[in-house]
Amino acid sequence: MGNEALREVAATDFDLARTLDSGQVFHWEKCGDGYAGAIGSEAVYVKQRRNRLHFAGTTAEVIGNYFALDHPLAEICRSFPKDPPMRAARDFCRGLRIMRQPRWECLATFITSSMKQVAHIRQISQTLRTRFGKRQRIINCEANSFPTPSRIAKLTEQDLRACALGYRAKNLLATARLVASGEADLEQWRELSDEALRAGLCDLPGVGVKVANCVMLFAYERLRAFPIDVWIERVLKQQYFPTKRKMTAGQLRSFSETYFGDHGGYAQQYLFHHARVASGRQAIAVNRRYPMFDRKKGRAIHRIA
DNA sequence: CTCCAGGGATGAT
DNA sequence: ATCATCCATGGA
Repeated sequence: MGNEALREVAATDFDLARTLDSGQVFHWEKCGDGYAGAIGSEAVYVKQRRNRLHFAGTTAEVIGNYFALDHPLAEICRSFPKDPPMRAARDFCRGLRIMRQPRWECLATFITSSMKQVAHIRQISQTLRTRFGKRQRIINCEANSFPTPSRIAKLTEQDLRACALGYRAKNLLATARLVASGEADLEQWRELSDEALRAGLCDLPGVGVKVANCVMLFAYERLRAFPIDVWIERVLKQQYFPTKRKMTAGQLRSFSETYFGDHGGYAQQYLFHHARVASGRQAIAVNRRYPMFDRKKGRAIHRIA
C-alpha cells in the first residue's frame, strides 16, 4: 500500500473514523490503516493523517464534498444551545461532520434500517452491495457500489429477503420501483421545501418520519432535520425533561424543532453519537445491576414501601 | 388508542 | 449454549 499511489487533501476540524462510525453511513470497511468504500459508483480508499486525508479512486473535490469538509464546523458548534448535555456531546464529537451522501443509497439503506441496530444495518448494506452492486478493487482493498434503483427494481421480494431484510424487503422493492420509474424523482426533490420533501419521502413505502428525517439530513443537507430514534428519545427525556413524567412524541418533536436551532441535525447527531458510544454500554450495564432504574422510562423506579 | 410482525447481532448468565 | 433485548413502519 505505497503512499505514492495516494493523493492528499487538507481536512481541518475533521475526524474520519468518528464520522464513519456515527451511524449516518454503513458501508465503509477498515482496510490497512484507512477505510475502503464507495462514493456513488467510485471505489475509494481514504485514510487520515492529522489534518490531511490521503485518498485514491476519486478527486479531492469529490472527497471534500462527500465528507462536507466545507461545513463551517466551529460556527455550527457555536450555534448549539449552551447547556450541559450539549456541551458534553460537542466536546466528545470533535470533528464529526454530517456527510453529503448520494440520495438513493442513503434512502435505500435507511429503509433497511428500521428496527435494526447499527451492526445489523452494516451487514445488510454489505450483502446488498456484494450481491447486486459493482465490485471494484482499490489499493489492496475491495469496495462495492450500492445497486441502482433499476437493479433492485428487477429483483424479487425473495431475493431481498435472502439478504436478511425480513418485512423490509417489500418496502425496499416498492420504493426502488417508484424511483426507477421516475415517479419519485429524488434529484428533483432538492427543490422542495423541508415540509414538502418530508411529505414526499414519507409517501414512499417503508419511510416514516424518522427515516425521512435521516434522509433529509444525510442526503439533502437539511441541517435542521432532527431524527428521533430511541437513543435520542432517551437523551431528550433524561437530560432535558428529567422530572416530567410523560412526554408524548409530539411534545418531543416540537421541542427538538425549536430548541436546537438552524443546525438541529448536527446537534442531534452529536447527542446521538455521544449517548451511543460514550454512555450507552455503561447505562445498560448499570441498569442490569441496579433494576431500581427504569431504563425505558429513563428514571428511577420509586417504591413506596 | 393498542398490539405486533420479523430477525440477527449483542451481551448477560 | 441459551435467553432477553434491541428497534421503526405500517396495518389490524
